Amino acid sequence: MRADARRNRELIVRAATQAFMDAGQCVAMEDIARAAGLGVGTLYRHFPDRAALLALISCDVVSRLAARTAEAAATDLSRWDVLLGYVRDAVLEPFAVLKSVPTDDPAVAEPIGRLHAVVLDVIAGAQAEGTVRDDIEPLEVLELLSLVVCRPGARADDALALVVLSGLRRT
Amino acid sequence: MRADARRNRELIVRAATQAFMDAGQCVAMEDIARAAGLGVGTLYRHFPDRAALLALISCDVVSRLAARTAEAAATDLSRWDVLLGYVRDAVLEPFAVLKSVPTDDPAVAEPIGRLHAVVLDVIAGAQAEGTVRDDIEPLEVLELLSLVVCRPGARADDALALVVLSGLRRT
Amino acid sequence: MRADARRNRELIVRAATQAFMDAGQCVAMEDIARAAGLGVGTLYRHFPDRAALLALISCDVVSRLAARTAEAAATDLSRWDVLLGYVRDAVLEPFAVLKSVPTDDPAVAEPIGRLHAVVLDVIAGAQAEGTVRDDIEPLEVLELLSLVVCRPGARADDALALVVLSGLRRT
Amino acid sequence: MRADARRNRELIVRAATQAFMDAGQCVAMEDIARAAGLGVGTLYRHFPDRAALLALISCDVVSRLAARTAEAAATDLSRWDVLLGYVRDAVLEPFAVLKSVPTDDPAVAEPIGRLHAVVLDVIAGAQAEGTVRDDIEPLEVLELLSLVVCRPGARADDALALVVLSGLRRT
DNA sequence: GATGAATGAGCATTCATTCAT
DNA sequence: AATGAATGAATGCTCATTCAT
Repeated sequence: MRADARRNRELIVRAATQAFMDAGQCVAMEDIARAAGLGVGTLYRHFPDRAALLALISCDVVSRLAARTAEAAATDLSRWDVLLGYVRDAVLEPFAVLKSVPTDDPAVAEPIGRLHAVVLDVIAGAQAEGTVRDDIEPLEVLELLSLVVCRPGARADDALALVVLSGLRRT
Repeated sequence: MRADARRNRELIVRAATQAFMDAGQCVAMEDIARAAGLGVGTLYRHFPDRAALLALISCDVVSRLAARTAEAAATDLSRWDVLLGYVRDAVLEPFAVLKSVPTDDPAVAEPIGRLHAVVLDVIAGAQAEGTVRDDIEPLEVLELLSLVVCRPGARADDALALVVLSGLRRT
Repeated sequence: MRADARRNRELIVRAATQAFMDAGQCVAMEDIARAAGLGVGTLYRHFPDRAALLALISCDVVSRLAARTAEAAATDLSRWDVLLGYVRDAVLEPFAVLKSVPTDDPAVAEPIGRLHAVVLDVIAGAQAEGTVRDDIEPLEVLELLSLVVCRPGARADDALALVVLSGLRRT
Repeated sequence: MRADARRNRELIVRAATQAFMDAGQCVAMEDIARAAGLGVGTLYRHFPDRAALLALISCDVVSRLAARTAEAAATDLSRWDVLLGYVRDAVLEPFAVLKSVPTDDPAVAEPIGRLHAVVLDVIAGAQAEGTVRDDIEPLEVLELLSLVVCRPGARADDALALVVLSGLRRT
């Protein structure tokens, strides 16, 4: 791929991510193109249609996070610390796009499945080591963390995150 | 208003609420009408345009909840119990519509402001009576409860709600 | 169907037939709508897309002709005269549309099959009664007549038709 | 012109001819380029635009045929045999492209005029020598032969051609 | 000279809204 | 008052053509 094409693709992804978060699934493709400083044609050369664009972005976000979490999970850190790391990483991602994501597209479902698997494993480990309450299912913990992490404007150390984490912690 | 007109209005509101929750802000007006078993013309007779429909629904949801919460707040129940009641009432409302709501419309902002005022007051009271942690701002508590309460499929006694509430409780 | 809707549908079919013949499969839908004196939206209310419009028109043309030919075939006219009648009828139809027709659409293939069946039968009958040369296959006769009949500007008694018919006649 | 440029030009003409016959005037330029195994840029270096490409192809086809027919007409063969030769040559050409040709382009009209002149002359000669019926105009004979010759899949000795030729022959 | 990326005008289609029935 | 047909502006997407690599 030519250098300029790669750069444009990157511009599109960035602009689209922002646009989907700001304006939801309905943003006009032309608005995305304009925000990227490119013509619609260029957008469509890179992504055959809106669904493909959304899918790529979602995969990107989720895969990045899955990789980072898997990496942390491979260390000998306490599972609790790995979980904190997950929250810290997740909050940095434009996670809000996922609200409008077509999870029935297998190309999207796969990395999501991967991420969930890793995180659930970490949660179970934390329950085993005694740092996370074990009176709730790992899946419910995951859901709760998802809420925390997908808020627009979330930070890993804001009061809301702290309350939830302290609510999860085994006392 | 004739009886059948009132009934139709009700059908529209119900169908629209569902549709907005299922398919987001982009649902076609015609889809809403069809779901209500009516023609588009009828829909437009009741609501001048899409914004009016969305606004009405949002106001409905929020006002109902604000009224109920204000009522509970007027009793001598502990503020903690009033807060629990708020959560219980809120999860019953189709709160997810609010995601796609135009909060810049004053007709919508007003009841939302009213609801927030009541709930913030209850939270502050709970902190004063010593049942809610006072190391976080009432506004942050409100935000957290909103997350819990707006999830699609939320229940007041599911694990997720319990964790959050236990995280809020002063120990 | 409302009276005006029926009238509009008719206007569309007429305009589209003409447009497809004049400008081929590529005519802009908007041009068709304008030619019919209607908005594009109306066109799309009646036909979900360009293919549906083309299909309907083709079916119309072919079915009309198939019916007329079948009717003539049911009389005790000589098969030769039935064949002449077919040419006379066919030449009146806007047959040129068929050039750009999606024959893989079963809804279109069916009436075409029906027409072919009738005409082939008439041809075989004419060969049996000794009025059409039997040193060529009925299918080839059909093809030849199709060429004659689909010319833009064809008439049943122009020199071209006469030559072909005299070439077919058993001497 | 460099050898590879000449080769590419040839590839384009071949691919375009095929493409126009298969898919009509609407084929995308990019499809033609791909079919030729080249980039669009290369196509446009050889032909300034779609019209130029179509025109060139048409001229090619027609000129080739006009030359060959003129050559045969210059011999002392009977005019009937020259006419047969014309049919034999014509069916070998990708004549179907002509359906989508812009005959208002003088560069295209010229060779067509030339071809017609030659063929009309041969036809008139055949009528004079008594081998072609003279109860029809030469122009009508030409039209009829064009139909025969432009069919996709035409052969000079298929039943259809034979019928028409026998219909033309003076008995 | 070849390539394929970029561009934007153009066409297909949808949908909010109006209006005749 | 209800209906659904009509409208055309808005949006998705394509494709002829240009141009940087």
